[in-house]
Formats: sequence, structure tokens, C-alpha cells
Amino acid sequence: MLQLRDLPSTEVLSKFAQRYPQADISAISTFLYLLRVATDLSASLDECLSRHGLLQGRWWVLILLMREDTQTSTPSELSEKAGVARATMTGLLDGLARDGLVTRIFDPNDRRRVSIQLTAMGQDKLDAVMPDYYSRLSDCMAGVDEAARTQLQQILGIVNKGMGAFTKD
Amino acid sequence: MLQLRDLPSTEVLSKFAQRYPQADISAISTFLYLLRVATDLSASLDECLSRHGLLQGRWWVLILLMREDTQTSTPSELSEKAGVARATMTGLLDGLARDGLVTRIFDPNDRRRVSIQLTAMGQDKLDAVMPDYYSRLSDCMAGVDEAARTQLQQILGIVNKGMGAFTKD
DNA sequence: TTGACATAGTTAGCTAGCTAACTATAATGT
DNA sequence: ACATTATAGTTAGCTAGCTAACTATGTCAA
Repeated sequence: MLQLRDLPSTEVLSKFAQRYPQADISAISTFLYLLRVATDLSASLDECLSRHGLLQGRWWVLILLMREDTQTSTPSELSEKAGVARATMTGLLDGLARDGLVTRIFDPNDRRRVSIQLTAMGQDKLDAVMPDYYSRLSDCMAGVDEAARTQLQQILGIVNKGMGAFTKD
Repeated sequence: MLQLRDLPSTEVLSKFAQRYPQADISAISTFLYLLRVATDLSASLDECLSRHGLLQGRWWVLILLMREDTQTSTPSELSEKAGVARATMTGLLDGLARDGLVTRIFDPNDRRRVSIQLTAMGQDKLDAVMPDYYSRLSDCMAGVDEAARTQLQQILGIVNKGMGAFTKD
């Protein structure tokens, strides 16, 4: 996602609005600021995870596996739940398996299928990462009280509903 | 950025909170939802831009150039303003130059420097993209009234201030 | 004036996304 | 029973990020 270091000032936006009368300045500002804060958050999260040798994609796979009672899933299930292409999941699993955090177990009944299981090392990794992640996240959100959290989720829900505007037609 | 198709249910979060007592469930929900909506927005924006043969990185470079009175800048300035590494900018400019949307002009005075200029084709491209982008963005944000926009920006500002928690130490 | 440092840009090689095409296997319908 | 279709996973090649290292050029101080 774009970093947007340099958000447009009101003057710049006005200048653009002159050429492009469709521009809704307050909508643009709000939208870009939302993208910007989220991108920065994502980068900060990555920085936190990378101290443990993980990035978001690989970390999320471990979490998805830990959610399962059997600590086991399949590449296609994982790719759906993580919202990435199956091919991307292959790459993530290659890396995780290389580091010994998951293992591939070949299904003898359906030879197309592979089970992916969290290893003890993978669980140890989560036990190191999650407390760190949770306590930093808690600190990050400390300034936002319950009411504001609810409001934020509500407004994001509205944006979420309107999102189709970008892709329709 | 992670797609997070499958956000944790309250049950999953409680299960995790048992193992990791640092977990602040409402903070986690809000945080993940913010990341998720922003990621989806970013992907939707890309889908809109890709109909014009652009993606966020390349599109933002064109916008930065159009902001300049001379429609001209340098790779390092652009990389700072776009928040990407200089090396990344080299790649973006390669693509834009290949498509004829910008040109590299070598500075005769300081032979280390290169000027990047928006071409007529680049301006035409913006004139096609921006009205489409602005009107879709306006539709997307239509459900969020002025008050909610202000609130959203305010809350994001607080999150932004707390973000250092992820990177400190 | 020349040696050290600073700046501008590029290259190389990594991660992590994507789509499209491929292999292997299973399921299904005629 | 066999051809077709569907499913699971991987591979290959693309974009767009990154860091580190490199080249070339300028600047400045001893």
C-alpha cells in the first residue's frame, strides 16, 4: 500500500478541484488520511513482527493454525482465510516450513491434499510474539476510549458499505 | 498489507486472551477492523486505477508531478514525498517512462541529477483518471456526513499518536 | 589540490503480493 | 469404463515494496 508521506494541502486540493470539479475536498482528505494512518500502522506492525523474524503474512498463518483445535489446516483453507491467492500461500508456507514453524503432512487418502500443522517451534514463536504484539497494541489504542472505538467501527462500517463505488461498472 | 479475510470472532479472541492475558479485546477488534477496511479500500482503489493502466505507486507519482508548477521534480524528491525508497522510485519511473507518461531530463549543471517531467500523455492520463477517481471516491464517502468525517479524522489522529508503541525500545 | 565526505541515481537480490498455466488426483455423468 | 470436469497444489513470471552496495559526481577543508 502507498505510503502517502505528503498528503495534499487544502491549496493543492483546491487547485485540483478547479481542474476536476468532481472533487469533494473533505471526502478526499478523510479518505487519504484513513489510508495513510492504516498504512503507517501496517508498517509499524511489520516492524514489531520483524523483530521476531515474521511479517504480517507469515504471522497471520501461524495465528490461523493456532485457532484450529488440531493446529492443522490446508493451504487452500489458509489462503481463503488470509485473503491471499493460493500461490501466495505456497510461498508463505515454504518460508514457514524452511524455518521449522509449520510442517507439511501429505494426506494418504486424498493425494491432492496436504495438511499444514503448527510445530512446537511455531507455537513457541507465537508465545513470544503475541504478548509483545498485544501489549503494544493495547498501548497504541490506549488513547481511544470505548465510545470512540465504537464510533470508529461504526464509521468504518459505512465506508466499507460504500466501497463498491470504486469497483462497480 | 494483509487481507485479513477472516477476522477473529469474540470466542476466538477470548480463547487467545486466556493464553495471552495482555490482550485487550476491544482494542484488537477495532485495530484489525481498521486495517481490514483500509486494506480493502486500497485494493478497491487499485482496481479502479488498473482500468487506466495504473496502480497506486505510479498514479501518485503523476499526481506529485502535476502539483508542481513546472510539472517537474527529481527522483529523490518524489521518493520522499511518496514515502518510498529511492530504489523503488527508480522502478516506478522506469515503468512510467516506458509508457511515455514521464520523461527523464539529464541536468547539464549537476550531472548527478535527473529531472522527471510529466509528459502531455501523462497529463492526459491524469485527466482521464482523476474525474473517475474523484467521483467514485465521492460516492464511496457519501454515507459519511461532515460530522462523522471530522470524528473519524480525530480518532485516527489519536491512533496515529499512539502508533509509536509498536516500534519503541 | 587532493582526500574525505556527501549526494543522486541505479543495480542486485530479497519478500510478498498477483494471474495464468501446469500437474496430479478425484469425482461425476454418460 | 472412460471422458469430462473439478479440486489441490505448485511453478513461472509479473509488480512493487525493501536494504545494501555500487557508480558517478560535487563539495569542502587541510
